[in-house]
Amino acid sequence: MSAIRGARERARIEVTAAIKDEARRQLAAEGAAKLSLRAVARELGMVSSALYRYFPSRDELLTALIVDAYDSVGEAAETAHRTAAPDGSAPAAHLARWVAVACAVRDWALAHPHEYALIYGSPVPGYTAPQATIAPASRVGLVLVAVVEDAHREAGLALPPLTEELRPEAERLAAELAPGLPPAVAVPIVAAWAQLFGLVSFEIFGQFDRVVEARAAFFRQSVEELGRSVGLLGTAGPARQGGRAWR
Amino acid sequence: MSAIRGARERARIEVTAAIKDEARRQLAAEGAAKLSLRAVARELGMVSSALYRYFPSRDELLTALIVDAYDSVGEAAETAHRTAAPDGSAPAAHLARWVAVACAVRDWALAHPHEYALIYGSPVPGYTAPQATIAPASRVGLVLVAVVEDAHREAGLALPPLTEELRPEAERLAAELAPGLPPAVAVPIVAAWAQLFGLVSFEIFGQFDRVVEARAAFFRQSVEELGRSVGLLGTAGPARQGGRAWR
DNA sequence: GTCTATAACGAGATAGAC
DNA sequence: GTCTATCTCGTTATAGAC
Repeated sequence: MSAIRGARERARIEVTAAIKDEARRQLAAEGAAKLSLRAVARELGMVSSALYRYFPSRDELLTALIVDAYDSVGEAAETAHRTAAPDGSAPAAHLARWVAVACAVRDWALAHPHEYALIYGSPVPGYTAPQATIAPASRVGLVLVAVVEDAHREAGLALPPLTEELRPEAERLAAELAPGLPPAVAVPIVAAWAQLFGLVSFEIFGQFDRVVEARAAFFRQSVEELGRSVGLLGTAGPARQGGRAWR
Repeated sequence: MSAIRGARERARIEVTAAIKDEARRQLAAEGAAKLSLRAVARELGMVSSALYRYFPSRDELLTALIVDAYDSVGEAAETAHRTAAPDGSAPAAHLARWVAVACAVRDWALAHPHEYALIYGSPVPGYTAPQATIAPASRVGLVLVAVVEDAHREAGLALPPLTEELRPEAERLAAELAPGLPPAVAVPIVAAWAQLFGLVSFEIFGQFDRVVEARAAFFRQSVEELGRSVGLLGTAGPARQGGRAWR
């Protein structure tokens, strides 16, 4: 009996995966707005009503794809964080980890442009993201925070100035997402998070066509500077004339 | 006779504008992927084939909307550039202009979120932008370059270091889009351009929901820092402890 | 010449009866 | 699950009004 249920569950998992794979293929071809349960079913040789046993609505299928995409890029970032500069606590090691995480995000985006567009592009009309997407959506940001936290603990940070105007926001942000960090870096971290995806989006969405050519080097250099903007110290790249001083 | 032609042309302009207005309404409701010539015609009380007198295809209508959007945000940026700190040549005036241009872009995006998504969000599936969109698409970037050029001439720049790896790219970029500027700032300017839209996109596309609350102040502070990353000097905001030194 | 209306095509989605 | 009748879509050809 339990073997039967095991087989059933295995089949269910397989079919669910096949549905999501086909949906991802349609995402690439037609875009999220035109994702259609019927077309997915047709392509799989199923009948549309059968899909509703796996996903109760088109929006639920969309949500599953979105959560998968966030988890996928989040895992890429986490792996890069774990792998890069495995046992260095010098300032340069932390900056190298920051750059490695950013490059992992970019590499994932280049490898999965349509899933990237699904989560970081225009919202899908008529779809509102449920609570279930919030946690996966914050994974990359949490990795960035972790890099800065480690650096703060092991190598120190160059604290950016904090204006009085933003102090309440900075203290709230720091308390919520990085209790171990000084409030002064909270705003720059969130800004760097958005700016990192600005760089990736412009490349993925074609704004760099006919503008930037040496894209990998351009990205690497830009995110290294971004790392310095959150207070990371050190020189990860080749031959810099010096660090940046804020105070 | 010329009066007749004048009347005809006026009518043509009016109908063209009505078509684009209705198309923009549908953009907001259904998204660019589902923009339908027939629905536009129906809503206007016309027959679909009549639209082809004004736009030879659905893609041409999309192109017109895209060009309009780029021109609209570009004009907002240019106006802010012309208006902000009208006769100051001190470092702070240039930084103030930079911030004003960025805020104008953000304000435009908040006022026209769907047009923003059309040009800076996910590409429309099956649509490839023609050459005609290139010039309007670069207007905002050219304003940012102009701000830095003025600052370079009138107040000087804090030149960021230029790695050997990126020197060819920087020299090519500088030659193409800012012949008056030192190559060292070319890469940071392009990066700041992308990062500026990263900040705006995250706000418009909802990534800041439940994260950033004081959004105007957050944006202002972040783009001021972005201005410093391209070498602008001075302190535009209130009470900063000091400038940033690169060398 | 400029415009609109009618009709049609092939492709695809959709709803409902069976 | 299947089939069918009825929608929508972009696009074109054609005919007629101004």
